[in-house]
Amino acid sequence: MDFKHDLFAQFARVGKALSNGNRLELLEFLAQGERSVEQLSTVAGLTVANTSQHLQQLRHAGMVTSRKEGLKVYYSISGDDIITLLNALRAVAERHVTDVQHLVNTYLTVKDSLEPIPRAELLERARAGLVTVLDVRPAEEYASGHVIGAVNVPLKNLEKWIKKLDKNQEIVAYCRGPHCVLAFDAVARLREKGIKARRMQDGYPEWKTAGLPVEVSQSGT
Amino acid sequence: MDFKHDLFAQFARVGKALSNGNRLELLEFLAQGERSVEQLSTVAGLTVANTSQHLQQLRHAGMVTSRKEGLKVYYSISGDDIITLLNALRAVAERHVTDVQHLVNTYLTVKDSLEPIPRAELLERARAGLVTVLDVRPAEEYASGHVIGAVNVPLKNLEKWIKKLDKNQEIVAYCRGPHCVLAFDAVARLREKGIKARRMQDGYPEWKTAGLPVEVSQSGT
DNA sequence: CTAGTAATCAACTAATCTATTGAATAGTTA
DNA sequence: TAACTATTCAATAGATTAGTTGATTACTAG
Repeated sequence: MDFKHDLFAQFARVGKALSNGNRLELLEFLAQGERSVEQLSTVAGLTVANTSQHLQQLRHAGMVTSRKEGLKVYYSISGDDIITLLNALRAVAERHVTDVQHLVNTYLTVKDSLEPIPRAELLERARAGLVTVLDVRPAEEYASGHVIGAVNVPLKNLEKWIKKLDKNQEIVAYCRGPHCVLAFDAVARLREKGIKARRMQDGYPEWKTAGLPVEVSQSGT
Repeated sequence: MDFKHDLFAQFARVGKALSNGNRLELLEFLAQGERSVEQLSTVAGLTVANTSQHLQQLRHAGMVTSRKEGLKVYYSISGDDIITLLNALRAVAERHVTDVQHLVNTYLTVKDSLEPIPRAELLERARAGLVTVLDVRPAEEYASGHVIGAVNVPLKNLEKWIKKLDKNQEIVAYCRGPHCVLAFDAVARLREKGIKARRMQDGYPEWKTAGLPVEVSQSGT
């Protein structure tokens, strides 16, 4: 039964693509949308050459596609099934790898008070004008796609923004995904100032994948 | 942002567990239920020591648990989320790794005529007595759990069984999972004899995970 | 045509992973 | 207690992988 052996070896190619932390980080970032090699290298903190090599491995595993435009090469996730796979991986890691639980609990602070608000609920409440949706990712990421009606305030501009905010307005913050720390940070800071703030469940990629309404624009801070 | 780095490194531990074909094979087999190290080693065609080591890696990644009973150690999948993860991995590999498509097409023959029958549909038709459900896995695997009402005929007994079969009875065969070749084989042979036969969608682990009715018994061929 | 930029390639070292071997451990049976 | 079995452990050689460096390619702009 050599067929069986070959088949599992092929499945393992996809597994191998997931076996490196840097590649997972690149994938998570790509899950938000198309990115150039340079962008990816700075976010992940890798050299350009190294990033390029990782991206090629991901491409060979069929997980990303690339497109050349002028000097730049843009990579993107090759399908929604990749996001499903990443979520399944995350779920397993969270449930079973005790170190992950430890990390999440240690760094992401006061867990219970930061319970995320489900996507469906948020959409309703935002439509009713009950909450302001806050996108704390950098401006470029916001521009390339965000939750409908969301306001973009990158973390470094948060303090300034808080000042001119109606203290009674409830805020729901989101960023790149369930483990992106930006939204946690923002919520913590807003709460310090006495503002009612919560995190959105997961992040932009999941919102988009769930088929909920998004916008693409250039509007900044 | 060292937290981010650590977190992805932890996720990669799960990815690493999936990065080897032999481990994936062990997992697929474990998805059917509890197995001893020896059983696993023979199915995967590995030495006992090597199997033991792979299993320990899977345990460190939190994907399997073990239980000692007398001389034997029994391993099992640590949760349904592992099956979800395996399915997501398979889906990605099938969709994006062209070699997998090639292998499946080459070995699993006459693709279109072997379209699988969905689980829900099968359950209905089996209940109505319209089809006979055929479990072509070895007797021990059948004994440790099978689709309700299924008849166990290991592949080697198939020819004998065909002889005493009503040619008008429709057969639906299943085995270990979507890529288990046993069911393909059985369907091909049944069709040769002019019997209406199809494969069930996926295999026993998926049936069980879907919450559909199962039986545990000793009844054999 | 030249200079400059984004990405890839090629070569290399250090680190990690795989499978094998033989010994050690834990539990059973006589 | 001694012999036996199932599993694990420890050491090892060979293969694979990760990241660095410097050169090369493909393209743009002057």
